[in-house]
Amino acid sequence: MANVKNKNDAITPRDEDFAQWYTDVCRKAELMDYTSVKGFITYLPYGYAIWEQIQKELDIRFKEAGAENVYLPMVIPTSLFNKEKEHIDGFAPETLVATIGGGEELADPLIIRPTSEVLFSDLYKKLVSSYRDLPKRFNQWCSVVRWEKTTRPFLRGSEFLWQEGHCLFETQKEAEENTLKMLSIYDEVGRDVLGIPFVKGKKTEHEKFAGAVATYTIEALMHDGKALQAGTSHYFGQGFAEAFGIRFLGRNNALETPHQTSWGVSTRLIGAVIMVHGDDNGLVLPPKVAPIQVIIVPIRQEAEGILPKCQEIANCLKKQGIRAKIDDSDHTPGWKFAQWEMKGVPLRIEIGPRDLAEGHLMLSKRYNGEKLVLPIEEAEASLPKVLDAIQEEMYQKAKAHLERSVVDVDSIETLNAALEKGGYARMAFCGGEECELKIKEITKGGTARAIYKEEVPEGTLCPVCGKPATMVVYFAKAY
RNA sequence: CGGGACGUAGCACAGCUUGGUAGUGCGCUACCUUGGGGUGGUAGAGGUCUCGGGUUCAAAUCCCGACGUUCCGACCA
Repeated sequence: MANVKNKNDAITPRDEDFAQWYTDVCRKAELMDYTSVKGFITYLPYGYAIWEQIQKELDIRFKEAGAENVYLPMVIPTSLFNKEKEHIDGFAPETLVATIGGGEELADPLIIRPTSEVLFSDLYKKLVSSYRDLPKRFNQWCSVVRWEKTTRPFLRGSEFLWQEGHCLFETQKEAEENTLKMLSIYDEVGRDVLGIPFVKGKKTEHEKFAGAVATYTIEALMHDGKALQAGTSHYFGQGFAEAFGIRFLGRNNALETPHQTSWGVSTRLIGAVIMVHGDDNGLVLPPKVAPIQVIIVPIRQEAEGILPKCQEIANCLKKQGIRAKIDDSDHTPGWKFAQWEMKGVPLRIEIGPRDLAEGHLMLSKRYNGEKLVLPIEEAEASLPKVLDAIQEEMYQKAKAHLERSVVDVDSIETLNAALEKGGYARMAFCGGEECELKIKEITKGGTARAIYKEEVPEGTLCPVCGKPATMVVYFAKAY
């Protein structure tokens, strides 16, 4: 494997080569491994465990919002897929298609789902016939396949794990509310679980989802100043419903067409966590997503009373629902420190003979290296609070980084200079696709990430075409 | 899809120019030693040199092709 260093070598410094640093962390924190098919990765236990935490936190909130989990097939007949024109045009170039089954060529080749709008539409057509059947709020945890040309672990894969929620409503108002509600859940999970602040807003015409009326997004800021689309929520209007013939008898006994939404986040969130919080010593996980929240490292573990004390502390943490682990392997303490730092465990406890004699524990916070001395009798009450504090501090740190990066600009030159530096630049423009493309060309990759607001001061002109500006948009270079 | 780099033990690499018995470091196994920031030592196990063709008495090494990884760009909700 080219460019992947020995597990015991230091990883590439983050500010020296961010892309290489990212790859090093993915490999050395044992989150994933490559496989023999391009763009398809193995999610190793530690990486998958992070995904399970994310799933758990999202799933609870989805269900509170009325969603029910379902599972639909992973293949879509080509004939069905072709029903919504904009949608096919968006996805056709990146589909993987099965053409042979049981040795026989298939009359209607099967598309491995790149997303399941058409399957859900086809299902809803069967399930919905009255306003009494609405709303429908289905969610599916699955993987999807998109034949990507450039792939990177977690950020863009040929196959990735995600959830896709697909809802159907009687009215436009309900559907639009649902679109924003799900976006707010993503935002909340970012804040409370991932420790990631987002720039939120509607996508421009050019950036919105194939087949959507409106797409809303949460955009994170990576440490290197590039943006990452972390989740989207779409309002589809009645487009899919019309294309697939979903209709219901309304309250007034007239046939009506429902309004549809969809929303999704993927294992890309793992990539976001790595790139927002990670540092030169490896991964840094916020407590809420960490598979191991507290690692207990015994010092001179063969000495009398050390391991029993570790066990006692671990049990007391587990009782409180904290994911704690004792590393009683026969590596040296120094090795263990480096190892668990690489894996991003948010809090380390050291217990040695000296500590026992003096009645305290040594704590070390992963995200800033801060060391604390804690009297043993306070451990039970204090440790959960320390974890909560770490969660909050990590969010605040990332939020400060995001807020510092946002600048307001009003010309191509100032936009270019801002994007060159990294971060988000807010600029008023006309909202036209042509101007957006020009901006991308001039700034070498700057794209409209999200609309900040759809009103501008009287007389503001688009810096590209000179026509009246209609919106203020967050621009950034993105992954 | 275009350009660059790379593919040899679990991992990182040397060997290739000038073809001739498969090497180093880390990791792994056993034992000793050490232990509050990747201890030190001794002995071991581990390889169809990515794959497919070709040249040759002989290919990790030379030639052609495929695949994969990686970086940059284009493309991408």
